Amino acid sequence: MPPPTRAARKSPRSYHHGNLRRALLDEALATIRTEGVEGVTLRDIGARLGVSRTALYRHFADKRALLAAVATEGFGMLRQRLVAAWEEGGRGDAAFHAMGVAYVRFAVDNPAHYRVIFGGFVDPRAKEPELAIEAQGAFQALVDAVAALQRDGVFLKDDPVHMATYSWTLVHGIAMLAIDGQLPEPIGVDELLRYSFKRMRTGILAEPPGPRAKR
Amino acid sequence: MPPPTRAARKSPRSYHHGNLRRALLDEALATIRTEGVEGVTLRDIGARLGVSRTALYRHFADKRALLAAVATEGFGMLRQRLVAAWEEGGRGDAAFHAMGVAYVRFAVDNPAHYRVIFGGFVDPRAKEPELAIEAQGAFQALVDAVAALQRDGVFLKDDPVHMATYSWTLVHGIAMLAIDGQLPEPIGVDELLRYSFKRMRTGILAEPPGPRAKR
DNA sequence: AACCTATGTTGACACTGGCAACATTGGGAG
DNA sequence: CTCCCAATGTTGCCAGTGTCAACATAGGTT
Repeated sequence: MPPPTRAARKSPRSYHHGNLRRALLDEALATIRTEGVEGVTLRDIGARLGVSRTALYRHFADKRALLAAVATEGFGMLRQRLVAAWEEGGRGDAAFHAMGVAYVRFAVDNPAHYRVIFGGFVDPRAKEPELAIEAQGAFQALVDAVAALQRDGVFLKDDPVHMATYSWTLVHGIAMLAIDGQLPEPIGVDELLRYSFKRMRTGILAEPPGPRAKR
Repeated sequence: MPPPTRAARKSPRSYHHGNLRRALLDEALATIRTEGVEGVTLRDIGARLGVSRTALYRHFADKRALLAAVATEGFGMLRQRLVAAWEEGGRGDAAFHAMGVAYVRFAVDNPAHYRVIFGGFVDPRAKEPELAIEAQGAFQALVDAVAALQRDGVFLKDDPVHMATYSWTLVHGIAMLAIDGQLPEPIGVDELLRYSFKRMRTGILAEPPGPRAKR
């Protein structure tokens, strides 16, 4: 029995691989991490696994489907980290901030992977149901946190989906601009995150509206 | 003299084109609009202009440089629309909202072009000085608006660059998720924009902080 | 033991970006 | 006015890519 670690590479004598789909996903992700998306080549990935260039087609419809699967796994990792940050952070106000930090950190630590997820390589509206499900799961983690904070009277009792979407777009924007290197020179990611959360909480207006009305 | 419109396509008898660089940019952008970035092919673009496949290399170092130039022009258009929204909107609170709407509308109306700008096809930190300049220009439009509103006592007197960056990330996030089709089902872009601006102004906390203190 | 389906391989094709060598200009120096 | 040269456009060619069709092999089921 081969050791459980390093089980990805095919043992030289066996014709069948055993778990090629898994190995392909891992190898694709590794390549994405080191070379970027455009470095992903079906031939290279096959070669690295000791397998022919078209073996992949027994497990994925085409290259796009492989990338879609990588993106799907990315959403899973993201959800995992968000939930961990929320729970380990104590499910309170600070934990919400921790979720934001965890989100941006995931993107900044895995820029190419993040780009596969959100770079338009795959369309959740298209026939990729698993991707849509995983995306929904990650988003739900955020909605749950917002709803909890609303219940506890920390956040105002808005529609939680709207509020979660609002904060999602914020961290997503920060992550994207950071990855692209489009943030204004002197501002770092951590600093921007701190500032943004402060402003998100209390707003940007000079005069807070008087007795809190409907609007 | 050929009519000024439709002057892009080369007149069949002339060996030299006259303004091939301009025509290449226009044709590339048109292709990006209709087919997406991955539909951009040097051969096709050349053919459509009645020019050979490698003529482009006299005007751009390679394909990436062409896309970078397209991105640079995109930043220019963006700045133009932001400034227009700000000025036509009356340079006040409402005009700031109009800028946000204009920003997202540009992205949603030209998703592929927007993706060329922000999809990591080009790195402003790399040796693309014109791109960095145009990007800076578009961002400056936002900073100016924020600074003006701070001067007028509408926004609190923070560092304008931080505040501008904050709002930039917000609209950028909305635009990106909208383009990707990642917004939660029932929420439309316009609705999300309205909601987000409301929250950005007054914050998401249930209890506004008492007498406005340092923090 | 026979076989059938899932899995992996080989050969071929059209298409891509890019280089090197060549062709054709038009405008400026004499 | 002439000559020539730098700028611009072209052709031939190459390695590399994703994908399909036809073939090969193996492992489990009957």
